[in-house]
Amino acid sequence: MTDEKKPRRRPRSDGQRNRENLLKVAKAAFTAGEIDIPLDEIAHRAGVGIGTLYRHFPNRDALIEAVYRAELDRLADAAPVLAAQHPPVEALRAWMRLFVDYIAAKLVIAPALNGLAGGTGTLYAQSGTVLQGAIDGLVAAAVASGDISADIEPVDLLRALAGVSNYAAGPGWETSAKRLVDILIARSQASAS
Amino acid sequence: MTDEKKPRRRPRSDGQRNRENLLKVAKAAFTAGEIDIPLDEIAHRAGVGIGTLYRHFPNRDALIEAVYRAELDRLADAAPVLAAQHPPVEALRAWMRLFVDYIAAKLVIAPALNGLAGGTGTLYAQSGTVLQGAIDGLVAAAVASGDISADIEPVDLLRALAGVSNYAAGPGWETSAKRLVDILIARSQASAS
DNA sequence: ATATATGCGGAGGGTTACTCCGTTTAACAA
DNA sequence: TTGTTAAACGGAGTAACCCTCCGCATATAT
Repeated sequence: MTDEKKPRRRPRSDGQRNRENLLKVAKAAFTAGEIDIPLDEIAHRAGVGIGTLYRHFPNRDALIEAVYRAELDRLADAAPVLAAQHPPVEALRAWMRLFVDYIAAKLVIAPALNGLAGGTGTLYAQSGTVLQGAIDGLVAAAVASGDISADIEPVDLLRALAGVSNYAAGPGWETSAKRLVDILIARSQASAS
Repeated sequence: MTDEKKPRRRPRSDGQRNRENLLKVAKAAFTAGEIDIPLDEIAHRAGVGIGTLYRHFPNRDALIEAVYRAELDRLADAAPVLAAQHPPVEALRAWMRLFVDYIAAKLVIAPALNGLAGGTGTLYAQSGTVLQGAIDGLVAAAVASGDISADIEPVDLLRALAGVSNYAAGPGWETSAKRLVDILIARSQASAS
């Protein structure tokens, strides 16, 4: 039953171009706060028909998710780079702050997420995986170096951060978020002594 | 220019009854996960016409917000009660856990919030105020009693909690959330010594 | 050059949010 | 009680939107 589809042909170049274009337009729109933008409009701005949009992304949520995932991947990719440039604890702190910065720059994440209606479960599950991989590595390194203790789940850090970012309404939210980073890390260091 | 509207008449009883009925039905639906339920259906279940729904709540978001606000008020009201029943730090811990429980019981909050599309700003701003009042009192009492230090902003606690709850996807989220409560409080106590 | 799988466009069906206005009814005065 | 009136009601109608379907176009491979 392991029938692997051997695609006979190379994917068509125009298809990929259109797909990327749609993602770019959608990201721009979401970032600009136009979360309720009609899909027809996105298709139009990307210079394609509505049918094309729907072939690439079967529904609205799929499009949002795709944009979101692309950003997440960029964020996850930064982890190994930081790990190579800084000592463990500092790499961890830097990455968490980067996370905050991403949202500060309105890079899609939070607003788009709020737009998702129902089945967020799947989305979170997947995206959680990729981000968790990133932070797990950073935390593991910091624990190995003896700088922080292992009694805090890396996921907790993520969750807290993600949450703070969602409530990015108040004026001092950014300061608040970074302070939270310090608090959580400080706590881990304290109990490592 | 301070023309106070002196309402000539007492508000009509059927109006208030219908309004409360709509809220009740909407809350039940949202809690049951029917976030995308058509407004016509809500009106029907409440035994009123669609026009009536729209007079009480000018649009979908207004209805969601109203349900949400009602729950928040209940949560805020619990703070003084807890403060009277427990010593300061325990009251604080208890209230934060209650917060988590509310979401665990799917009491509207998180799912409905995710459904809100655009201008969440105003909503958060207002709701932040009422919850902030609640937690401020609890923290102030704990600081006054010398049990925790004042170097942590009460708002941070709220933000972190709210965030964790939004990511209520993974299996152990509830444990995770309550662990976060302990971590935050422990950290505050440590620096109070 | 030919064949064909892959991708494209956009009209159209079905659903939903919201408006408008003629009708009903609760509150108050006589 | 009865009459008056402002407040509230109901639901048909409108506009906008999501998504499907299918005949046409084009990139890839031979």
